[in-house]
Amino acid sequence: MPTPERTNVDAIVTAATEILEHQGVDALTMQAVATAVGVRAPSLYKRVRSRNDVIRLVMERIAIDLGDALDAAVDGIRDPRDRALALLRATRAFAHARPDSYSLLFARLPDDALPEPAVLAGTIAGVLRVSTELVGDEHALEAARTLTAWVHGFVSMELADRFRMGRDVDEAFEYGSRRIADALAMTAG
Amino acid sequence: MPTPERTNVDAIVTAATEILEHQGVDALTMQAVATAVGVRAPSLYKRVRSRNDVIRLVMERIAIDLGDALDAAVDGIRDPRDRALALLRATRAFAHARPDSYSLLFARLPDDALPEPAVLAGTIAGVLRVSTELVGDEHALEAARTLTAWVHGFVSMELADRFRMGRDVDEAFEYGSRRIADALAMTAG
DNA sequence: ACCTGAACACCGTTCAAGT
DNA sequence: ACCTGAACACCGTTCAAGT
Repeated sequence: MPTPERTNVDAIVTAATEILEHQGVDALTMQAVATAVGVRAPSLYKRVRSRNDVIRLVMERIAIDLGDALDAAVDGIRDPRDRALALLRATRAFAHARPDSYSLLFARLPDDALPEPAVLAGTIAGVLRVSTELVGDEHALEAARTLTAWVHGFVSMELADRFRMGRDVDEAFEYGSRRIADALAMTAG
Repeated sequence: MPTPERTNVDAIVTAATEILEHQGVDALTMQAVATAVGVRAPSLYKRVRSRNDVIRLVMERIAIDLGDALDAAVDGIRDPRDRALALLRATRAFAHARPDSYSLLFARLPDDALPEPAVLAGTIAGVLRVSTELVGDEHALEAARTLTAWVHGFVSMELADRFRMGRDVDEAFEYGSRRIADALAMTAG
């Protein structure tokens, strides 16, 4: 006689995301997830292939959340330079609010822990759009990469607390962001 | 009667660095290091406090290597803008040559796995020097952070293979690097 | 059809016992 | 003084056995 399902993939991903954000990626074990959803660890393998599979599903959810945050950040702003700055600030705000999630999004992981490329493409669609407005079609991709690399580099150094930042970190971020946005905007003409 | 020492900290760090670079950070286990230096895992604890301690020592060695590579890269170049570009390219070359070492240098790690701040300060001393030449004293720190964040962001996205880069990655790097160096140089006047 | 305990092959780390 | 086997508390994962 079939026993009723006591959990499902959605509950697993939700529990895993919460563990990641409250206790860090090392605490994201199959046993911790199992306990959170009310089963034993082996039962999880009826829903997911492996721990890397859980990480993949969590990453996809985070990527969508970041994409939504970026879209919301530029909504209502007209000037392309201001829209670019809004993207940069929103990325940094997301990283501060959910540091472990943000870090996972850019961590070096085995292939079977990586999301569908389409999901990640959706996340940066907005960045590519704003980059096109800023520098035109020809160099839109390079500009998008410049913006993304800059903000990711800054934020990841902040999160890792490496090369200790002084006190005026916000100012350093604005300084670099404005300079980069200006440099890109100038190439449009 | 005292038994002779069969290993030492230096051999441990060398073995650990080689495992890191050939097999990745997950393969850097106490057992693997112990086997490589010819003892059993528990013996390592006579030389190091913990696995995090091994990681800290490995990171310090990597940080010094990167600092040396950066110093060598600007040697003989006069123009501050060219010196800045040389630093950026040398950082990227180091990351390509030793991807697992480079990634470790910027990974989020527990405090007891982090090097002495002085070691990391030494690594970026050259960047700060070039930044001062480029933008003057007042904004040298912000400029150094801009350069460092840009190159680290670009390289870490390359290494993580996230947001798949197209084929002209080299061109995108040069595009962004030149634009950023120019933008910084302009603020000097 | 789903869930579980037991098991396997690993981890990092501690410690009493050996030399 | 150093090294080791054994042990402890964990991992991820598999699988036969239960319902």
